[in-house]
Amino acid sequence: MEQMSQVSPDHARLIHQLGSIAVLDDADRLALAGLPFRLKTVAENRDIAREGSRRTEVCLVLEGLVCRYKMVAGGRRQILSFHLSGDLPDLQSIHLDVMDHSLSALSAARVAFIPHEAIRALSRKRPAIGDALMRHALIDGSIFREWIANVGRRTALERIAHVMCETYVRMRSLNLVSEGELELPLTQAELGDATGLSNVHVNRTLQELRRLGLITTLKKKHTIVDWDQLQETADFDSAYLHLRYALT
Amino acid sequence: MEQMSQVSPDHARLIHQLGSIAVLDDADRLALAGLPFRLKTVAENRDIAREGSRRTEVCLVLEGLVCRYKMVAGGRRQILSFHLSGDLPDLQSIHLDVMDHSLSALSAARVAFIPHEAIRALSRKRPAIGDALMRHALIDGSIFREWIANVGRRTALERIAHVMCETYVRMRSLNLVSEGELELPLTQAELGDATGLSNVHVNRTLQELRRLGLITTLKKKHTIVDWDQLQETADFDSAYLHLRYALT
DNA sequence: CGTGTTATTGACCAACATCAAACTTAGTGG
DNA sequence: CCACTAAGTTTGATGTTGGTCAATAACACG
Repeated sequence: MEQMSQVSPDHARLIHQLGSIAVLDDADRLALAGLPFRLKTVAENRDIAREGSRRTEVCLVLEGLVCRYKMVAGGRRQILSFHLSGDLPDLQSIHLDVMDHSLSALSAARVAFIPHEAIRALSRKRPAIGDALMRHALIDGSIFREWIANVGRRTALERIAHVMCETYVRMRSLNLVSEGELELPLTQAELGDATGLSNVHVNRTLQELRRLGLITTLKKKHTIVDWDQLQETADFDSAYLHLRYALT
Repeated sequence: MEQMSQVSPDHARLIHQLGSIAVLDDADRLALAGLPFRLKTVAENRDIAREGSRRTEVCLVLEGLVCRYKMVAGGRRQILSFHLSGDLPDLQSIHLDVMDHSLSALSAARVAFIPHEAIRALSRKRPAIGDALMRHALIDGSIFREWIANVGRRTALERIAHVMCETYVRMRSLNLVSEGELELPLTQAELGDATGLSNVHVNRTLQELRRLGLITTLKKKHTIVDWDQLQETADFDSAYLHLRYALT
């Protein structure tokens, strides 16, 4: 398709993301490529949106790692989800007027803001895009369900292995990493906030994962040494990610 | 409105539920009243839908308490959500073809099955209903987020108090209970499955809630003695429920 | 009344948290 | 380029929450 060559790399990320979970035709892709983007770079550890605020735009992650989180009594933090290139981590704000969580950049990130109205109009004009966005939001929900089970009923070793499996599969499905690579620009404290563990215990659990020969670590870049065994240890089954093409 | 008098009580529950979270006009209500229902009664502890299955209908809860749950390695169970009269606990199945969790009746229940196609057609014909359903699904997601924080970062006392606060507010918003009443037809083991705790610890934590003068219990019927203090203890703020009319 | 489920209790244990210190790494400014 | 600093990681010691196991008590229901 000729016109596709004119699509900006930023728009291509959104198109690629939606393409990984729903069927789009060329006209859909072209329509997505016309969405208005307000670009912004966000420094590491900066909030993109705060709990309690009202949004008029949705955030599209272009580069970097973004998370949603909540604070609970006593200053403890819970990370609710990780978001990669192409994700729309506050898509729900189109229908839910007040943010029930915050959005933050875990690494330096580049994002685009898209007006709610532009998304609404596009969904009306091209139902396949409306469906794809709906599916994106529902998969989001499915991942939350898995996280409830993860923090509620799994051991520390399982929890951390599970987060690694999930993030790896999602990154692979978006072609963001090569095989066996898992770059998680997270401190161990942040990984603890995602898994409901203390930073100290995360440290010890990572050591255990290395000792078991499942991963190796160099800086914040992990390498998956034994993918089968890691999934086994994590009790991981990618079905809940509802990807169009399951990975091996 | 005259025609409303002809609405079946079962349809009225759905209308009431959606009305509690979105704005519907009389035409919307009338359209909802025409949805085809396949009624079914479900015995306590029976599954309504299983993880891995494919659905062609969505389930509408009419009476009783229904939950979603997942099993994790080692036979441990995690309850993901509770569903009350008017809820659509597998609405996502319209867009996600394989169930990523199971659906089960915690008490004897009455449910209706509505064909996906009927929902789709109605959403197309009446966008306000499509929006209301979308909002229902997104609030579902918001509640999951709160549960992640609940099991991830709260103490046993907070967790159980929180589940009580949430369920109480939701029941009140649907007019299912009178003030201060909280009927939870759950065994303590099931409450543990929802909060990530053991049955034994749930027992001790409930005793603690009583000792603190926050609740009293008679059979499975709890009475909230000190609502302010219970919310405080639970770190509860109902904003995440995104109700149209916040309760005091 | 008997039987199976649920609630309660006690004793003990394991996983994970907390605290504090040492060590490593990555920036930063001179 | 190096010294200084702040942030992150690692380790050890110790504490606490909540789990496990097992026995008993209370209920629910036919």
